[in-house]
Amino acid sequence: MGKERYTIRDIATMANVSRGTVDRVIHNRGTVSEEAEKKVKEVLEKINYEPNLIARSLKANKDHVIAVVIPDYSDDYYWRQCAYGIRRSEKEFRQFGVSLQYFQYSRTQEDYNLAFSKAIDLDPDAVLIAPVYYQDSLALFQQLEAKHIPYNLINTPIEEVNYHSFIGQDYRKSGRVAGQLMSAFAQGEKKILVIHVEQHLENSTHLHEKEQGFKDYFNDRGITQEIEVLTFKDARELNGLKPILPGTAGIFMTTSKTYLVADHIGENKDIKVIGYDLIPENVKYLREGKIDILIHQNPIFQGYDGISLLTDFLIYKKDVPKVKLLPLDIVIAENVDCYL
Amino acid sequence: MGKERYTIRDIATMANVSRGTVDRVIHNRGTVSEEAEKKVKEVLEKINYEPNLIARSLKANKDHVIAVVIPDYSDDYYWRQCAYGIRRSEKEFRQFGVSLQYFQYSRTQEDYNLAFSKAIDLDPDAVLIAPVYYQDSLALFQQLEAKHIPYNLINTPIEEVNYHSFIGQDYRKSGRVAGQLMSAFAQGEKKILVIHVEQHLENSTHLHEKEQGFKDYFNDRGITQEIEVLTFKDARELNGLKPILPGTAGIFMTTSKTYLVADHIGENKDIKVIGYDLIPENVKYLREGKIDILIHQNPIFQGYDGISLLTDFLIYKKDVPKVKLLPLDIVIAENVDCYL
DNA sequence: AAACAAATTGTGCACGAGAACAATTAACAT
DNA sequence: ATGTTAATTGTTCTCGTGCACAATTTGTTT
Repeated sequence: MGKERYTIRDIATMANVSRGTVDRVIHNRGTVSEEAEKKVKEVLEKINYEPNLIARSLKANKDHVIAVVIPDYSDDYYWRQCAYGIRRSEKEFRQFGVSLQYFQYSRTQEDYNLAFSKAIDLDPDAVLIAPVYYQDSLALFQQLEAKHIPYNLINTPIEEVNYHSFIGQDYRKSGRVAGQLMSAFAQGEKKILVIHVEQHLENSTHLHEKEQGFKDYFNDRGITQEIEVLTFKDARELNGLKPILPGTAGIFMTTSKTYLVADHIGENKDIKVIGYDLIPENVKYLREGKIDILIHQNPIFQGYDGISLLTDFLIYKKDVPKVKLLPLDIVIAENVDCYL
Repeated sequence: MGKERYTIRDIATMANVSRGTVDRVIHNRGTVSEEAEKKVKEVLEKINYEPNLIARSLKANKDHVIAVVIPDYSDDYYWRQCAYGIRRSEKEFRQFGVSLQYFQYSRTQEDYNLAFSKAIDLDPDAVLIAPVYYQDSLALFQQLEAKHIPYNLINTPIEEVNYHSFIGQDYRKSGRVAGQLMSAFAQGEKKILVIHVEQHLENSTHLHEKEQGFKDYFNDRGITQEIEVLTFKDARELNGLKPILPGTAGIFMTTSKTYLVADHIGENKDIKVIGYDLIPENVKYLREGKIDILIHQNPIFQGYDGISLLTDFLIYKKDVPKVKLLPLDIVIAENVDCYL
């Protein structure tokens, strides 16, 4: 097995042609006689040539601009973590000439479209975007494709568009994970609550996915435990929870607001609480035993991978996976340190 | 904020000196007049120069040889997985001129010392080693240090030597994780078994660590559930398990041989089984519900990180963490796919 | 001031890929 | 045979760093 590393020059010598010809064969550009092409290809076949990516990227020596289109994260832990991962990879790849331009949007659709449009106007080398309202922004994705700008999606996959990579979670699966944990933890006759806390539930497909996955697990196993689904718009509404609690074995919170529920349960540790995300409040309660399990979606990795899959492609032309699903980590008090 | 990327040439122009002088100041080699040094340093300060790592590594263009000293993995799943991670990073970094030389040792101390010595004789650029019998091989580590060869430890940390990075798990912590899971799953009056399956228990500190962590959790929480520790040398001896099973709420297996216990329990799903490692037999039983939880130590990452932390240092002179603890992933049937 | 050593500074090349450009050969018409 | 174009092949330069070596300036001695 060819352990050595061959250069274009080596190949030229072996095939008895010039470096230029080898280059032309490899990239099949320009004109090469059949004879020369055959000789070069034979050599290439034999030695299993792998180009020196370092030399290649030095020569290319392009500064790559990546536009990042994500929600405003000033009051959102999840996206702040994600942004942290993005910044970390920015720092890592800056030395390779990669720079980022951020376009943040707040909760309205106009704002989202505006941020997206601005990003496209910048004519970046690539785009990392957390899409929402995607039905209405398909035209914008088409603009990207017309310009041949590769783009990665994070958080929400859109099968209708031709993205470069998707990095995110399988929400339904995460609901199933919660389901299995809950059914093992909170067996018995008592009921189980599924609680959504979200202003605009209609825009939150992923919460429904989680709920569905959770129920799926119970159905698949033929477990007939009663599951009650509640929806609250904000923290205050949760006061209405108290009368419902008696007779409850466990609560599955579909958002990172898990700590709110723990607040309302108080000292009743018989009710098992399973929720999402390692935000400081949740971690505190996890350590105190008020929350039993958190499912960790690793937003940092999401941001980090979102950028690094793009740069690997931009800089080194590496092949990268089309879909990268982040693991659904199960976090309890004793292993929470591993994930912080 | 200096967004642009400056080159040595740029700096030379700005400081009104030659490229050579800038180079000498940056690497403080050679002789530079105070005046020139001051000018260059001022410019450096102002622009926050970051060298182009790609150009640097192209110039260096050294082939880095890393010696890998690990146990023979022909009949060991854990080390085979680890080797897989090593090979994966080998593949990734081959294009950067990194090649590996393997030195495998079987179970005797002589063999270990021999493999280690051969690795040193090779005069590699770095070493990745899974140390055992380390008290007796301190001299060999000193040889490495005398030759200024950086080395990474995997699996077993040795505080007495000056390693470059350690990549591994916190065994005691993993025992605590198992403890918390068990105490939540298998509450009640019944006893809990801790089972070691290992030929040479005396050499397996990490198994004791796991056991200790497990017990620690119960002690810390003031849980007085009976914990019985059993040790078996091999699969056959496990036949002796049957009479002990009645009255057992859960079993904590400290090794990857978890599937053996599941075999002996049969259809009794009341006994919760917690064990280690995603070996095929275990995964199969996890899916079937015969094993409840597996703690995943991610040997692939261990191998991968072991190499990639070294290469990041060798190729790019990056700063890398001294200790990298792998997460203690909790794996159940529903999320096992994430980790395969 | 000339001669010489020491200190300092400037220049050229290599690393490997890639692309522009120059040089050579082949093919054909006049 | 000569000119002309097209087809093919060879050469050179660039990217930024790092190091070797050449060139220059400075300081010291006779």
